[in-house]
Amino acid sequence: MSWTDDRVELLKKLWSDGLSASQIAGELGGVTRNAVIGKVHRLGLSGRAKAPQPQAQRPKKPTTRPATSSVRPVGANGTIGNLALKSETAPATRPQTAPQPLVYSLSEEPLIANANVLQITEQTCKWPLGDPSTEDFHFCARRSDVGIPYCGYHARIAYQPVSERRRDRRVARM
DNA sequence: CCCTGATTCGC
DNA sequence: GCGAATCAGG
Repeated sequence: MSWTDDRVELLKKLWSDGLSASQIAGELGGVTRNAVIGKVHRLGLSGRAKAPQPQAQRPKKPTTRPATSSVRPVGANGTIGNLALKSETAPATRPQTAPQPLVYSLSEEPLIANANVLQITEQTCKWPLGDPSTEDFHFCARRSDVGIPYCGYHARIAYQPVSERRRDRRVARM
């Protein structure tokens, strides 16, 4: 495939639009990203305005994870959104040992069956359950202490050290 | 490893 | 001029 005027024009447009060389190559077809970059340089438009899209995020491979609730709403450093939890089991530094037993109360039954987002309160476990894309989605809603987002059971999962969370995946890869 | 653009150099 | 191979960086 050769660099016809049309293709060069398209290249110029896409490049100035901030598309990556590989994206442009895919758009044009018949050329590699190397060819695109080479052409860009020969055309002398190597420097370009800031890309609107910092980086094209390639579609994530649907990683096969442990089937049970891969939702892990708590960050590895023990944060949820902007909230930093004041739990000793979620220190700022990554815990090297298993978390100490949590003192949260734990009731067997949810305070609210199939609690939706409008029904959760300071005292209900906010661990998400079910498929978020369906009406099956709800929250655990067992009792949790004020200021603690989860019941004892889910807090234990949420604060599980990253090293333990990843062990399975790592082993599987080897 | 995945990606990015930059550079080189044989064609 | 072209672009694969390679490089350095994220």
